[in-house]
Amino acid sequence: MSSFIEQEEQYLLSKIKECGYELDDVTLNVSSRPEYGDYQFNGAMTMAKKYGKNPREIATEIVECIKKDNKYQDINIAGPGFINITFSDKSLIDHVNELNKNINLNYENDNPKTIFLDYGGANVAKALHVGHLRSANIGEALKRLSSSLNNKTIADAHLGDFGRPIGLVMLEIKKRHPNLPYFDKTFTGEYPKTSPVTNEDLMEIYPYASAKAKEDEQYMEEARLMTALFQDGDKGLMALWHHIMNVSKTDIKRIYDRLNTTFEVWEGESDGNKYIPEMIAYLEKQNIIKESEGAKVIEVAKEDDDHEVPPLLLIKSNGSASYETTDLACIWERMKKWHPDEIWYLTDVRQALHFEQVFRAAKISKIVDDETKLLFIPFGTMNGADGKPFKTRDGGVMTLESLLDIAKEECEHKILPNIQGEEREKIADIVSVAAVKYADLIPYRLTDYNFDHVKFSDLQGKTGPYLLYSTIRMKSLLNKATEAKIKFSKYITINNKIDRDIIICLLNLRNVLLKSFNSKSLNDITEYLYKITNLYNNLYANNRILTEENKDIQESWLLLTKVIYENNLKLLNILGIDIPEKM
RNA sequence: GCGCUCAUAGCUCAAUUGGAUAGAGCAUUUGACUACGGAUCAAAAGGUUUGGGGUUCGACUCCCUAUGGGCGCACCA
Repeated sequence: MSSFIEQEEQYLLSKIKECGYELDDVTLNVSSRPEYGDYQFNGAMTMAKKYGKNPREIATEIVECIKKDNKYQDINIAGPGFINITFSDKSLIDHVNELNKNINLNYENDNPKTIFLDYGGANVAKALHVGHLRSANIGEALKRLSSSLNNKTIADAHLGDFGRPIGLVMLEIKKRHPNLPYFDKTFTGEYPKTSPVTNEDLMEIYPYASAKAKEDEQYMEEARLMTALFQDGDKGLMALWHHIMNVSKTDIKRIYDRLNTTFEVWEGESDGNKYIPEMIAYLEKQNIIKESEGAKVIEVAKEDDDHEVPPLLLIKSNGSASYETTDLACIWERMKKWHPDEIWYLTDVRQALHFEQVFRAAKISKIVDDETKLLFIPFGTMNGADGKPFKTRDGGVMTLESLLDIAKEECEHKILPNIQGEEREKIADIVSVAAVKYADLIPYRLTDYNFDHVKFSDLQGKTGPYLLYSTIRMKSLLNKATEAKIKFSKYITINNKIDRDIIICLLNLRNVLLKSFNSKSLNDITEYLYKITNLYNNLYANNRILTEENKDIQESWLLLTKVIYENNLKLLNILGIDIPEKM
């Protein structure tokens, strides 16, 4: 059983073939001119080009053929060859009843894939900052969308748990506590069970060490040595590393939890790094490694490139692995461990060239076979309300947590006054996360946008809180109806134009989901949620459902409310937005 | 220097497989209603889609060009 629109598209396709035309598929879109019909088909114009015929002529043939079936309330041709279809009320009513029976009707998928997603990238020993917001929101929503469409999904937090930052932190810990056993090469006893540093310590140590290394060459050199020692697997440093990891991971997880962001796998760069020797040996066999300026590289440029793609730096001239190599090794590991059909990377658009190099190297070396898709899914930058990079008042980097706190405070004083204490806290959390997430997902993925917590937290307008409020109100209405023992098990009659518009909008869900999935951007879904909620609020505001005397109309309205309510819950869930009982 | 990317209403954003009259929200102006959660609903006004050229039945969308933003160009991750 496929969705309503897909059935109609199949029907149309068969009719077009009956008329003697070849076509791969048919797409029906919501009409941009509702006065002509509910949905429109634009294919006659494209077919005209292919067959060298007048588009109106083709459209007429098709429409004449369809008219014989007497299926639609109306079908007509307008302009150069737009075919407009108006569905019969009966078919719309049937569809609402189908949806009521199975709210998942629009989520079917004949070709499920295993998709591995990388949208974490949190750095150990560093606080999550505003730059991590978008990858978390978009990545989580894409994962939920993919699995709603019955794909198998695996998300990896992909922690930045390797490289110089860790070396810097270790060096600074050593400077402050030189007597700790981790730094004593002669130490043979058991290392302490508890961490020598707290997360608060780490939050202060890394920025300090990082700044110091920039101006103090001596310090930087020590950090390099420390990094090398640690990456070579020094026993004491590994013990210290585990402490740092545990402390830091706990805190990172706490913030991700707050954002409803979940990972099936908590691996990191270090996990991929284990495979580097094995991978290098493989690459050497492939005979694709070249020497260049004392380093080892893989050429990834192609003859027909329209822009320059520099070689991938595999081994630095000092013998250590580069960032590219780590990512390549992670792909190596993921292919072996998870056998994904697709791997998706969500990062800031600035890393475009880096991933182009890595993906090319993965394909050239056959680490990834031809069938497996490597997808770079970049996103635009979030700036402050003034359009400039988002900073704290004193010019520092804003942490993700403080950003959430700002939004929470804004939302908190809009919650009903009779809700108090712990419950109020909890609801403020849910509402503010809804505000932040919804706002983050409204713009097209690649658009840079401005974060304005006052605007996003507003209860009026296209905001998360508006959607939550409206959806809670639907539930409240349904509860009242149930208490009053009013039944609503069937959709019976379309009462007015608003009801009809709502159903037409419901029909479009399948297209919206697929469009969003294909473009890897959630803006179609956020837009759709606002649209249908707003349409419903129109119905709500203009009618008294609970006191309606015509029982058929009342039951139809209540059932429609239920379908929209359930639909909204599902879509909000895909966006990673929770909904409270009240607010 | 080379390359990528963006420019749409006063503001923030849609329209991204080329489709009919470029849509929303906010702000502004006006209206509805003792109201099932008014924390609502509706209407009006607001546009030379940065400028210029091209491609075609049709261009915000594709191509060229100018201007102005953002970003990237191997041994940081």
